[in-house]
Amino acid sequence: MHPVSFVVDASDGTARAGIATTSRGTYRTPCFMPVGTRGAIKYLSATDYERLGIEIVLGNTYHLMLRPGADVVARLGGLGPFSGWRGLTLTDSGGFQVFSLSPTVDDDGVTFKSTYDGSMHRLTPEGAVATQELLGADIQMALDVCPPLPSEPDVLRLAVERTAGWAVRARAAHHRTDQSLFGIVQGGTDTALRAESARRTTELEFDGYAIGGLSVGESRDEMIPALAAALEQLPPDRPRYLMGVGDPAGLVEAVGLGVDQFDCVMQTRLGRHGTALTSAGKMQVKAVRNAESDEPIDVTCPCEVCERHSRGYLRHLFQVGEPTASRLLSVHNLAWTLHLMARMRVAIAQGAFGCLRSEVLSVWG
RNA sequence: GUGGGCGUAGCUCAGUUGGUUAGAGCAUCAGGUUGUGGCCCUGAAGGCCGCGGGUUCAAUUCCCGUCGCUCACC
Repeated sequence: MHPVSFVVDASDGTARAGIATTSRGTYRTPCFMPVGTRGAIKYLSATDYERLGIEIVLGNTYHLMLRPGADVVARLGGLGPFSGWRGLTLTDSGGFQVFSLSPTVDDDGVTFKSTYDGSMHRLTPEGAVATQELLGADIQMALDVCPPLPSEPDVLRLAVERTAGWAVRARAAHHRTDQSLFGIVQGGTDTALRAESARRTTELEFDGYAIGGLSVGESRDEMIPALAAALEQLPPDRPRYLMGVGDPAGLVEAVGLGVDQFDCVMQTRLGRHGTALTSAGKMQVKAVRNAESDEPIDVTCPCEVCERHSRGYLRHLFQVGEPTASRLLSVHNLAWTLHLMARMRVAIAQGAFGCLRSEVLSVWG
């Protein structure tokens, strides 16, 4: 019995909609998971998560093990209770920091220099599992090697080999039965390598499967075939998670290929710095043309920010550096994306996904 | 009133021993941002160098006048 059960309720071509059930609750797919790296979605509170209808939030092992420490989080009840969040949680393993922080990587693990105080820290596949068991999220991720793109073939091959070897060790080290463990597929933009990595990961019978190492420098035209090659090898009865992708075009393309869940920092990062996602594309809220606008950010958006606040007000807040500006636009961008996911679920159920996909790509493609 | 200092981009200021299209930071505007190091990167626009006159081949620069701001003294 897998800690995560997954039921596909509807499909439209290769796109699918369903419900994943963990020991503590469910999430509907296709699902967008906002990123709360250090135990908080930046500028938001747990009550905000609830109002937004968020079902699962991502936290980061690397950051939480350094501050406040996984043992502290464990003593305070685990990531969910620690952060006052009653919904579901997933912890990333630290594999992405292999990409973003360029630590020393060897066959046995990764050595990081802390970005907080310069101290040295070691993360192995077993250590990542143990740390994530302490953090206590509903889903934990196996430690992987995420190389940048483009990378030389030997670099991609080595990343796949290490990720595969670490997956075996993570699987063996994982003991908590109330917590799921997802394996991660690597392979860059090489379709054959992607397929191989997916097959080798699948053999280990993880609770779910992630596709990592994409949206790290390649174009969407390079990403799609690599993604498709991996997805073809994955079992249909397990959740499929495309890591780090959250641009609207990427979301609809990936859902169309059969991806079930996503995380992305884009929504909150863009929001913090003044860019809104709208049905007409990206909007620079700070632009002078918004100075005297009484319009909402997006007339089609049902969120509390669009219901209440004008572009002129939001622009003003950004102009004077009020933190509320970042908060409100983060709320909007998350609500807008969650609404898009909900529309995709409905469209799949109605057999109209192709129509929605075309509509989104006409703006965001 | 007398004497000194300062007037250069929206703001704060460099610069010029007189010599190509006068610079920076911030701000503005336009892009970028994808398992977050509380950001960062790229580009653009923007100047009668206070105003008037003089000297000079050439003045933002030197001289005279004038206006404004400022400090000190009376």
